[in-house]
Amino acid sequence: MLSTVPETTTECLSQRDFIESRLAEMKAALKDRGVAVTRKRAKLLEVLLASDRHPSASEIHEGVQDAYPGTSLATIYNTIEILKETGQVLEIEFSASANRYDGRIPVSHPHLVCLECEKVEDMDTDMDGAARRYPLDRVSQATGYEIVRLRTDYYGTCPECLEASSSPTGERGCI
Amino acid sequence: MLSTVPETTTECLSQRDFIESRLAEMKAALKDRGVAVTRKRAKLLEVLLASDRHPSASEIHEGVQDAYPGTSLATIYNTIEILKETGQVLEIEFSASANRYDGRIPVSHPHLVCLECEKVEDMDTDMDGAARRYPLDRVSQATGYEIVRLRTDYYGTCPECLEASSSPTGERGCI
DNA sequence: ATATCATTTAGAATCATTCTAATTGTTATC
DNA sequence: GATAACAATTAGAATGATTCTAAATGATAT
Repeated sequence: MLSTVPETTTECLSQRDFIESRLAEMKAALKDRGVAVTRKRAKLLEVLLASDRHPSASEIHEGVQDAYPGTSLATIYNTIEILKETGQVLEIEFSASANRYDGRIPVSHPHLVCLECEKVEDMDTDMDGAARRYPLDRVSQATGYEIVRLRTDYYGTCPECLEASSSPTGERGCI
Repeated sequence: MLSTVPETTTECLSQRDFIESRLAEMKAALKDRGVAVTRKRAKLLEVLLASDRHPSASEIHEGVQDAYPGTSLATIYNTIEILKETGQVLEIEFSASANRYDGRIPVSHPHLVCLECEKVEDMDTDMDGAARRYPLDRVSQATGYEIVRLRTDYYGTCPECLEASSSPTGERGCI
Protein backbone atom coordinates (compact mmCIF):
# COMPACT_ATOMS: atom_id res chain seq x y z
CA MET A 1 0.00 0.00 0.00
CA LEU A 2 2.73 2.43 0.94
CA SER A 3 4.09 3.27 -2.45
CA THR A 4 5.17 6.83 -1.94
CA VAL A 5 8.67 5.76 -0.99
CA PRO A 6 9.95 3.53 -3.78
CA GLU A 7 12.02 0.56 -2.67
CA THR A 8 15.03 0.65 -4.97
CA THR A 9 15.17 1.88 -8.50
CA THR A 10 17.79 3.42 -10.69
CA GLU A 11 16.21 6.80 -10.97
CA CYS A 12 14.59 7.10 -7.56
CA LEU A 13 16.25 7.32 -4.19
CA SER A 14 16.50 4.12 -2.21
CA GLN A 15 14.44 4.03 0.94
CA ARG A 16 17.61 4.55 2.94
CA ASP A 17 18.77 7.49 0.85
CA PHE A 18 15.33 9.00 1.03
CA ILE A 19 15.41 8.93 4.82
CA GLU A 20 18.89 10.41 4.77
CA SER A 21 17.82 13.27 2.56
CA ARG A 22 14.77 13.99 4.68
CA LEU A 23 16.97 13.99 7.76
CA ALA A 24 19.27 16.51 6.13
CA GLU A 25 16.33 18.66 5.07
CA MET A 26 14.89 18.69 8.55
CA LYS A 27 18.19 19.55 10.15
CA ALA A 28 18.70 22.33 7.64
CA ALA A 29 15.23 23.67 8.37
CA LEU A 30 16.00 23.78 12.09
CA LYS A 31 19.27 25.56 11.46
CA ASP A 32 17.57 28.06 9.17
CA ARG A 33 15.09 28.66 11.91
CA GLY A 34 17.97 29.53 14.20
CA VAL A 35 17.53 26.61 16.57
CA ALA A 36 20.24 24.13 17.41
CA VAL A 37 20.17 20.54 16.24
CA THR A 38 21.00 19.05 19.61
CA ARG A 39 21.69 15.34 20.08
CA LYS A 40 18.20 14.82 21.48
CA ARG A 41 16.61 16.66 18.60
CA ALA A 42 18.68 14.71 16.10
CA LYS A 43 17.58 11.48 17.71
CA LEU A 44 13.97 12.66 17.63
CA LEU A 45 14.23 13.21 13.89
CA GLU A 46 15.70 9.74 13.44
CA VAL A 47 12.94 8.12 15.45
CA LEU A 48 10.33 10.10 13.55
CA LEU A 49 11.75 8.96 10.22
CA ALA A 50 12.63 5.44 11.28
CA SER A 51 9.26 3.91 10.47
CA ASP A 52 6.18 4.53 8.40
CA ARG A 53 4.05 4.02 11.49
CA HIS A 54 3.29 7.71 11.95
CA PRO A 55 4.35 7.70 15.59
CA SER A 56 2.67 9.58 18.40
CA ALA A 57 4.53 12.02 20.63
CA SER A 58 4.93 9.43 23.35
CA GLU A 59 6.14 6.79 20.90
CA ILE A 60 8.78 9.25 19.74
CA HIS A 61 9.50 9.99 23.37
CA GLU A 62 10.18 6.31 24.06
CA GLY A 63 12.52 6.12 21.10
CA VAL A 64 14.50 9.14 22.23
CA GLN A 65 14.58 7.82 25.79
CA ASP A 66 16.34 4.69 24.56
CA ALA A 67 19.31 6.81 23.55
CA TYR A 68 18.91 9.56 26.13
CA PRO A 69 17.19 8.37 29.27
CA GLY A 70 15.57 11.15 31.25
CA THR A 71 14.46 13.07 28.19
CA SER A 72 11.33 15.02 29.00
CA LEU A 73 8.13 14.74 27.02
CA ALA A 74 8.14 18.53 26.94
CA THR A 75 11.24 18.41 24.75
CA ILE A 76 9.42 16.18 22.30
CA TYR A 77 6.42 18.49 22.10
CA ASN A 78 8.64 21.56 21.88
CA THR A 79 10.58 20.18 18.98
CA ILE A 80 7.51 18.87 17.18
CA GLU A 81 6.09 22.38 17.46
CA ILE A 82 9.13 23.83 15.73
CA LEU A 83 8.94 21.14 13.05
CA LYS A 84 5.30 21.97 12.46
CA GLU A 85 6.07 25.66 12.15
CA THR A 86 8.79 24.95 9.63
CA GLY A 87 6.56 22.61 7.65
CA GLN A 88 8.80 19.64 8.33
CA VAL A 89 6.19 17.41 9.88
CA LEU A 90 2.54 16.74 9.18
CA GLU A 91 0.35 16.46 12.24
CA ILE A 92 -2.54 14.07 11.95
CA GLU A 93 -4.99 15.09 14.63
CA PHE A 94 -7.18 12.76 16.64
CA SER A 95 -9.41 13.81 19.46
CA ALA A 96 -9.93 10.37 20.97
CA SER A 97 -6.29 9.35 20.95
CA ALA A 98 -2.86 10.87 20.56
CA ASN A 99 -1.95 12.85 17.47
CA ARG A 100 0.30 11.13 14.97
CA TYR A 101 3.19 12.59 13.04
CA ASP A 102 4.47 12.13 9.53
CA GLY A 103 8.00 13.32 8.96
CA ARG A 104 8.58 11.42 5.75
CA ILE A 105 5.93 13.21 3.75
CA PRO A 106 5.26 16.47 5.55
CA VAL A 107 2.64 17.72 3.09
CA SER A 108 -1.05 16.88 2.67
CA HIS A 109 -1.63 13.33 1.53
CA PRO A 110 -4.27 10.69 2.14
CA HIS A 111 -4.16 8.09 4.90
CA LEU A 112 -5.85 4.87 5.82
CA VAL A 113 -6.75 4.74 9.49
CA CYS A 114 -7.69 1.48 11.19
CA LEU A 115 -10.23 2.13 13.91
CA GLU A 116 -9.43 -1.22 15.53
CA CYS A 117 -5.66 -1.16 15.91
CA GLU A 118 -5.13 2.55 15.30
CA LYS A 119 -2.69 1.89 12.52
CA VAL A 120 -2.17 4.89 10.22
CA GLU A 121 -0.92 4.07 6.73
CA ASP A 122 -0.06 6.25 3.82
CA MET A 123 -2.47 5.54 1.02
CA ASP A 124 -1.24 4.83 -2.45
CA THR A 125 -1.62 8.23 -4.07
CA ASP A 126 -2.83 6.65 -7.29
CA MET A 127 -5.92 5.66 -5.34
CA ASP A 128 -6.86 9.15 -4.34
CA GLY A 129 -6.88 11.80 -6.99
CA ALA A 130 -8.46 14.43 -4.80
CA ALA A 131 -5.29 16.24 -3.91
CA ARG A 132 -4.11 16.46 -7.49
CA ARG A 133 -7.48 17.03 -9.06
CA TYR A 134 -8.55 19.68 -6.60
CA PRO A 135 -5.36 21.48 -5.83
CA LEU A 136 -5.49 23.81 -2.91
CA ASP A 137 -5.19 26.74 -5.29
CA ARG A 138 -8.36 25.85 -7.06
CA VAL A 139 -10.34 25.44 -3.88
CA SER A 140 -8.90 28.73 -2.67
CA GLN A 141 -10.12 30.44 -5.81
CA ALA A 142 -13.58 28.97 -5.65
CA THR A 143 -14.17 29.59 -1.95
CA GLY A 144 -12.22 32.70 -1.15
CA TYR A 145 -10.38 30.78 1.52
CA GLU A 146 -6.62 30.80 1.69
CA ILE A 147 -6.26 27.03 1.89
CA VAL A 148 -3.06 25.74 3.44
CA ARG A 149 -3.73 22.05 3.75
CA LEU A 150 -6.13 19.27 2.97
CA ARG A 151 -6.93 16.32 5.15
CA THR A 152 -8.02 13.20 3.33
CA ASP A 153 -8.29 10.15 5.55
CA TYR A 154 -10.20 6.94 5.07
CA TYR A 155 -11.40 5.26 8.26
CA GLY A 156 -12.23 1.63 8.71
CA THR A 157 -10.83 -1.73 9.67
CA CYS A 158 -7.55 -2.98 8.26
CA PRO A 159 -7.26 -6.42 6.61
CA GLU A 160 -5.35 -7.84 9.58
CA CYS A 161 -8.00 -6.79 12.07
CA LEU A 162 -10.77 -8.01 9.76
CA GLU A 163 -9.01 -11.36 9.56
CA ALA A 164 -8.49 -11.51 13.30
CA SER A 165 -12.10 -10.71 14.12
CA SER A 166 -13.41 -13.29 11.66
CA SER A 167 -11.00 -16.05 12.63
CA PRO A 168 -12.41 -18.84 14.81
CA THR A 169 -9.61 -18.52 17.36
CA GLY A 170 -10.62 -14.96 18.01
CA GLU A 171 -7.01 -13.86 18.01
CA ARG A 172 -6.16 -10.28 17.21
CA GLY A 173 -3.91 -9.53 14.31
CA CYS A 174 -2.72 -6.26 15.69
CA ILE A 175 -3.19 -4.17 18.77
CA MET B 1 -20.80 27.95 -0.31
CA LEU B 2 -23.21 25.75 1.57
CA SER B 3 -25.24 24.42 -1.28
CA THR B 4 -26.18 21.00 0.01
CA VAL B 5 -29.40 22.31 1.47
CA PRO B 6 -31.23 24.07 -1.33
CA GLU B 7 -33.01 27.24 -0.38
CA THR B 8 -36.40 26.89 -2.01
CA THR B 9 -37.20 25.12 -5.21
CA THR B 10 -40.18 23.33 -6.60
CA GLU B 11 -38.70 19.89 -6.61
CA CYS B 12 -36.47 20.09 -3.56
CA LEU B 13 -37.45 20.42 0.05
CA SER B 14 -37.37 23.91 1.50
CA GLN B 15 -34.72 24.48 4.12
CA ARG B 16 -37.43 24.38 6.75
CA ASP B 17 -38.91 21.12 5.48
CA PHE B 18 -35.47 19.62 5.23
CA ILE B 19 -34.79 20.34 8.89
CA GLU B 20 -38.20 18.95 9.79
CA SER B 21 -37.54 15.72 7.95
CA ARG B 22 -34.10 15.32 9.51
CA LEU B 23 -35.66 15.92 12.92
CA ALA B 24 -38.18 13.19 12.25
CA GLU B 25 -35.48 10.82 11.03
CA MET B 26 -33.38 11.38 14.09
CA LYS B 27 -36.27 10.88 16.45
CA ALA B 28 -37.25 7.71 14.62
CA ALA B 29 -33.67 6.46 14.87
CA LEU B 30 -33.68 7.01 18.61
CA LYS B 31 -36.99 5.19 19.00
CA ASP B 32 -35.74 2.30 16.88
CA ARG B 33 -32.73 2.15 19.12
CA GLY B 34 -35.10 1.77 22.05
CA VAL B 35 -34.24 5.04 23.73
CA ALA B 36 -36.77 7.67 24.67
CA VAL B 37 -37.00 11.01 22.89
CA THR B 38 -37.16 13.09 26.04
CA ARG B 39 -37.78 16.82 25.96
CA LYS B 40 -34.11 17.51 26.54
CA ARG B 41 -33.09 15.17 23.76
CA ALA B 42 -35.66 16.69 21.42
CA LYS B 43 -34.30 20.13 22.20
CA LEU B 44 -30.77 18.87 21.61
CA LEU B 45 -31.76 17.69 18.14
CA GLU B 46 -33.33 21.05 17.38
CA VAL B 47 -30.25 22.93 18.49
CA LEU B 48 -28.04 20.60 16.49
CA LEU B 49 -30.10 21.18 13.36
CA ALA B 50 -30.82 24.85 13.94
CA SER B 51 -27.72 26.15 12.21
CA ASP B 52 -25.10 25.12 9.72
CA ARG B 53 -22.41 26.11 12.19
CA HIS B 54 -21.50 22.56 13.14
CA PRO B 55 -21.83 23.22 16.84
CA SER B 56 -19.58 21.82 19.55
CA ALA B 57 -20.93 19.84 22.49
CA SER B 58 -20.80 22.87 24.74
CA GLU B 59 -22.53 25.07 22.15
CA ILE B 60 -25.31 22.49 22.00
CA HIS B 61 -25.30 22.42 25.78
CA GLU B 62 -25.86 26.17 25.92
CA GLY B 63 -28.76 25.88 23.52
CA VAL B 64 -30.43 23.16 25.52
CA GLN B 65 -29.80 25.07 28.73
CA ASP B 66 -31.83 27.97 27.36
CA ALA B 67 -34.90 25.77 27.37
CA TYR B 68 -33.95 23.49 30.23
CA PRO B 69 -31.65 25.19 32.71
CA GLY B 70 -29.63 22.78 34.78
CA THR B 71 -29.12 20.33 31.95
CA SER B 72 -25.86 18.49 32.44
CA LEU B 73 -23.12 18.35 29.85
CA ALA B 74 -23.10 14.60 30.43
CA THR B 75 -26.56 14.40 28.92
CA ILE B 76 -25.31 16.12 25.80
CA TYR B 77 -22.38 13.77 25.44
CA ASN B 78 -24.55 10.73 26.20
CA THR B 79 -27.05 11.64 23.53
CA ILE B 80 -24.42 12.54 20.97
CA GLU B 81 -22.91 9.12 21.56
CA ILE B 82 -26.22 7.45 20.74
CA LEU B 83 -26.61 9.61 17.66
CA LYS B 84 -23.14 8.64 16.52
CA GLU B 85 -23.90 4.96 17.01
CA THR B 86 -27.08 5.26 14.99
CA GLY B 87 -25.32 7.18 12.23
CA GLN B 88 -27.43 10.28 12.82
CA VAL B 89 -24.60 12.69 13.41
CA LEU B 90 -21.18 13.17 11.88
CA GLU B 91 -18.43 13.93 14.36
CA ILE B 92 -15.68 16.18 13.10
CA GLU B 93 -12.74 15.59 15.37
CA PHE B 94 -10.22 18.19 16.45
CA SER B 95 -7.46 17.61 18.92
CA ALA B 96 -6.71 21.24 19.65
CA SER B 97 -10.29 22.32 20.19
CA ALA B 98 -13.71 20.83 20.77
CA ASN B 99 -15.19 18.35 18.31
CA ARG B 100 -17.92 19.65 16.05
CA TYR B 101 -21.12 17.94 15.02
CA ASP B 102 -23.08 17.79 11.80
CA GLY B 103 -26.65 16.59 12.18
CA ARG B 104 -27.86 17.92 8.86
CA ILE B 105 -25.62 15.74 6.71
CA PRO B 106 -24.57 12.83 8.88
CA VAL B 107 -22.47 11.12 6.20
CA SER B 108 -18.95 11.80 4.93
CA HIS B 109 -18.66 15.09 3.08
CA PRO B 110 -16.00 17.74 2.71
CA HIS B 111 -15.61 20.79 4.92
CA LEU B 112 -13.82 24.07 4.93
CA VAL B 113 -12.22 24.84 8.26
CA CYS B 114 -11.01 28.32 9.14
CA LEU B 115 -7.97 28.11 11.37
CA GLU B 116 -8.50 31.71 12.49
CA CYS B 117 -12.11 31.79 13.62
CA GLU B 118 -12.67 28.04 13.80
CA LYS B 119 -15.64 28.25 11.48
CA VAL B 120 -16.55 24.91 9.89
CA GLU B 121 -18.48 25.13 6.63
CA ASP B 122 -19.87 22.47 4.38
CA MET B 123 -18.10 22.64 1.08
CA ASP B 124 -20.00 22.72 -2.12
CA THR B 125 -19.89 19.08 -3.17
CA ASP B 126 -19.37 20.05 -6.79
CA MET B 127 -16.00 21.32 -5.69
CA ASP B 128 -14.77 18.07 -4.29
CA GLY B 129 -15.18 15.00 -6.39
CA ALA B 130 -13.18 12.76 -4.09
CA ALA B 131 -16.13 11.19 -2.33
CA ARG B 132 -17.92 10.40 -5.55
CA ARG B 133 -14.90 9.52 -7.61
CA TYR B 134 -13.34 7.29 -5.01
CA PRO B 135 -16.31 5.72 -3.33
CA LEU B 136 -15.58 3.90 -0.13
CA ASP B 137 -16.30 0.61 -1.86
CA ARG B 138 -13.57 1.13 -4.37
CA VAL B 139 -10.99 2.07 -1.75
CA SER B 140 -12.10 -0.95 0.27
CA GLN B 141 -11.50 -3.21 -2.69
CA ALA B 142 -8.10 -1.79 -3.49
CA THR B 143 -6.79 -1.74 0.07
CA GLY B 144 -8.49 -4.65 1.78
CA TYR B 145 -9.77 -2.25 4.40
CA GLU B 146 -13.42 -2.17 5.32
CA ILE B 147 -13.81 1.58 4.91
CA VAL B 148 -16.65 3.19 6.81
CA ARG B 149 -16.01 6.86 6.32
CA LEU B 150 -13.87 9.42 4.63
CA ARG B 151 -12.69 12.66 6.05
CA THR B 152 -12.03 15.42 3.55
CA ASP B 153 -11.38 18.79 5.10
CA TYR B 154 -9.67 21.85 3.71
CA TYR B 155 -7.88 24.03 6.24
CA GLY B 156 -7.06 27.66 5.87
CA THR B 157 -8.29 31.17 6.49
CA CYS B 158 -11.80 32.22 5.55
CA PRO B 159 -12.47 35.32 3.43
CA GLU B 160 -13.79 37.27 6.43
CA CYS B 161 -10.67 36.62 8.47
CA LEU B 162 -8.46 37.37 5.48
CA GLU B 163 -10.25 40.66 5.04
CA ALA B 164 -10.04 41.47 8.74
CA SER B 165 -6.33 40.77 8.95
CA SER B 166 -5.57 42.83 5.84
CA SER B 167 -7.76 45.80 6.75
CA PRO B 168 -5.94 48.90 7.97
CA THR B 169 -8.09 49.14 11.10
CA GLY B 170 -6.90 45.75 12.16
CA GLU B 171 -10.40 44.74 13.13
CA ARG B 172 -11.30 41.07 13.22
CA GLY B 173 -14.16 39.87 11.08
CA CYS B 174 -14.78 36.90 13.26
CA ILE B 175 -13.53 35.45 16.48
C1' DA C 1 36.33 32.55 33.88
C1' DT C 2 32.06 34.50 33.15
C1' DA C 3 27.98 36.47 31.07
C1' DT C 4 24.47 35.38 27.89
C1' DC C 5 21.23 32.90 25.76
C1' DA C 6 19.04 28.54 24.23
C1' DT C 7 17.66 24.07 25.77
C1' DT C 8 15.77 21.02 28.85
C1' DT C 9 13.38 19.74 32.85
C1' DA C 10 9.65 18.17 36.34
C1' DG C 11 5.63 19.00 37.50
C1' DA C 12 1.50 21.86 37.48
C1' DA C 13 -2.30 23.50 34.67
C1' DT C 14 -5.65 23.05 31.04
C1' DC C 15 -9.47 21.35 28.77
C1' DA C 16 -12.48 18.23 26.24
C1' DT C 17 -14.35 14.11 27.15
C1' DT C 18 -15.67 9.95 29.81
C1' DC C 19 -16.83 7.66 33.93
C1' DT C 20 -19.24 6.84 38.35
C1' DA C 21 -22.47 6.32 41.55
C1' DA C 22 -26.42 8.49 43.22
C1' DT C 23 -30.83 10.71 42.17
C1' DT C 24 -34.79 11.59 39.58
C1' DG C 25 -38.36 10.60 36.22
C1' DT C 26 -41.40 7.50 33.72
C1' DT C 27 -44.08 3.63 32.84
C1' DA C 28 -46.44 -0.65 33.68
C1' DT C 29 -48.62 -3.48 36.86
C1' DC C 30 -51.16 -4.51 40.68
C1' DG D 1 -52.88 5.71 43.24
C1' DA D 2 -49.05 2.91 45.24
C1' DT D 3 -45.05 0.58 43.90
C1' DA D 4 -41.60 -1.96 41.34
C1' DA D 5 -38.55 -1.70 37.49
C1' DC D 6 -35.92 0.57 34.55
C1' DA D 7 -34.25 4.54 31.87
C1' DA D 8 -32.57 9.18 32.04
C1' DT D 9 -30.13 12.61 34.27
C1' DT D 10 -27.02 14.57 37.42
C1' DA D 11 -22.69 16.59 39.77
C1' DG D 12 -18.48 15.91 40.19
C1' DA D 13 -14.39 13.01 39.85
C1' DA D 14 -11.23 10.83 36.66
C1' DT D 15 -8.71 10.60 32.42
C1' DG D 16 -5.31 11.68 29.16
C1' DA D 17 -3.05 14.40 25.68
C1' DT D 18 -1.10 18.61 25.41
C1' DT D 19 0.65 23.12 27.05
C1' DC D 20 2.56 26.05 30.41
C1' DT D 21 5.83 27.60 34.01
C1' DA D 22 9.68 28.64 36.34
C1' DA D 23 13.90 26.72 37.55
C1' DA D 24 18.06 24.28 36.19
C1' DT D 25 21.34 23.02 32.92
C1' DG D 26 24.19 23.42 28.88
C1' DA D 27 26.72 25.73 25.27
C1' DT D 28 28.98 29.77 23.34
C1' DA D 29 31.42 33.95 22.91
C1' DT D 30 33.98 37.39 24.89
